[in-house]
Amino acid sequence: MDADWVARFADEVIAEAERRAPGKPVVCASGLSPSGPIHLGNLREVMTPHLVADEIRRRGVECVHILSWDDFDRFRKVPAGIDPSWNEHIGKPLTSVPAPPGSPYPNWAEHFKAPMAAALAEMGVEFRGISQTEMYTSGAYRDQVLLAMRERRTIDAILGQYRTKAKVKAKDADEAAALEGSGAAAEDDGSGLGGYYPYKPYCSVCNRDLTTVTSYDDETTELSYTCACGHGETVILAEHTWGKLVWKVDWPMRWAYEGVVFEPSGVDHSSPGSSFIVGGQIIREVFGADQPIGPMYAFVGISGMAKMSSSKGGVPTPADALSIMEPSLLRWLYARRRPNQSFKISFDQEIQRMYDEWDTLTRKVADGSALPADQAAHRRASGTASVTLPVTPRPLPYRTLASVADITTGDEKQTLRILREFDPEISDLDELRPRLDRAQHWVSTYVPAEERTQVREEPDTALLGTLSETELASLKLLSDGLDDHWSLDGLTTLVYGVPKVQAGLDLAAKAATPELKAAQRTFFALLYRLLVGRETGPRLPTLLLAVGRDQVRKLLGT
RNA sequence: GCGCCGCUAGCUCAGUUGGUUAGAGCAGCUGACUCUUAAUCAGCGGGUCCGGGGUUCGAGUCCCUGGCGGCGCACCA
Repeated sequence: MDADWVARFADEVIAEAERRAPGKPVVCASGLSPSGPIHLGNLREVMTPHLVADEIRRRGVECVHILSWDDFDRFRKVPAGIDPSWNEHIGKPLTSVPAPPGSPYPNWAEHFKAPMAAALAEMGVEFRGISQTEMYTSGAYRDQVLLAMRERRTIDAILGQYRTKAKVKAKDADEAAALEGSGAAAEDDGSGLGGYYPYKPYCSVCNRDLTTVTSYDDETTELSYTCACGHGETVILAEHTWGKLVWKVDWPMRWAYEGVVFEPSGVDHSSPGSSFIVGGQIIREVFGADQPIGPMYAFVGISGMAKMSSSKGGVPTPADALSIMEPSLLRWLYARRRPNQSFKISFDQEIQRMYDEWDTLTRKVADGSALPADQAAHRRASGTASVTLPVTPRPLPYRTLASVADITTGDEKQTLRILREFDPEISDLDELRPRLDRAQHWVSTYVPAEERTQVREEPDTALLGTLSETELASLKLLSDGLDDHWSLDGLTTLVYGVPKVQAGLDLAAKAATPELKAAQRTFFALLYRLLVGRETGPRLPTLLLAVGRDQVRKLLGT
């Protein structure tokens, strides 16, 4: 058996599931709030249980991966870039808020769920989506809601154990008040004036959650509330479906309801008083069930798009990552690191190294020389128990594709011609997709303009004017040789040969004295300056092929 | 202050229930190669496992303690 972290969790989860509910499918869970773009950090919330669930399935054990969409949460704030008129929707369920302008989706939640769901599908992540809006409004949680209300004092006591701030406040009231300013703090603080109620109704008039429960009767389930909008009413909770349990109760309720055995959470839940810690106590003492196995996962960082993300007004999403790398590679990034380990997803040059590593690993897996843990990660990245992810038939190195894309700026004919020089057996660019498309997109979208290769339109006459006789002669030699050496290999010989000829050697002479090397380097720099206006650039043979004979001659002034 | 996590090769990390000589990738070095760019191929070197105690026949692994680093910490979600 593989002993990577996924396999170890699978062992543990299977054993625990068998203990809790023998013979029933194992339940792994994720939860996402579609309150805004769902980013690559959130993807870990899904990938971690997905990988474990997949391993469980690979072992022939039935397993479901549920994904709770927290779309019944309140709309909390209007993100930058959205019309301020959306302010009026603050406090409404996310499914009751209109989608951002121009969106084809019916509401705010759907607008952000859709791209995430599409990305997950592309990555081969199978899950059963559960809309919390549907669950609450259909009354599916009725018994649990009534139970929580009946146990409100227990819940309040549990929450009270963690309300450290209140204690501090009581002890050092003066100091705290001074720090906090006017004391708005104690308002909703635990067993205050009206008592504690774990259920919060959305107002039936204004649809917002600015409500306060004022009384509740366990016998009749009559619940009275008032709303900041002025409305107030009494409802029968046993029939009421327009409200939800507060988060810290909602979560353990769902663990119990679905029988969740594995659900990780972000490191922000590791503090005392966090919902995971409190939830563990609530599920035991109120719902009479066990807390899931729940590793804390560390944050996913990104590199190389600080500029991009600020200008786009957001953090990169799985869809963004999939636009520059194939699904397997993205899966690999999440599979190869233990959840408690943070890692970065690169939108900068790093991605080339990442791809090289992946290709090397793929080769090693093929010839059997990969380490067991690396093999496991590769297998988890390449597909699932039921799906094999598409691969690029002819996987040329990403850096090669990127470099060619840089020069050709997407021109298919040129791209094919140049890449054939690398691999003559290429008959069609489709053999290089989808990797080629991802590399092209990376170059055009994430490589900063100043790092792009810009082939000059017109010759640098100023520079040409300052050249020595020898330099001009070298350009002439190159120019004259183009026709006879118009291939990758031929041009390689030619560009290295020109300085040889000038040193009195044969064009194809085997020689590598330090002097000659220096001359070659100088010659290359001159060519780069004339062709792309910089000291360096893509390999010259590649560049010359891409630029074309006529343009080369034009830029060299020959 | 409280809590969680981490500290293993120059860098990024593997090292299931304690068990032979602590392993990979990248970087580095050497060599080969039509010989620039983070090219390709072959080979090599490289570690006080953060410090200090303890348990044990045996500790990178378990316990205690100190240090450094990251993150979180009213309420709400």
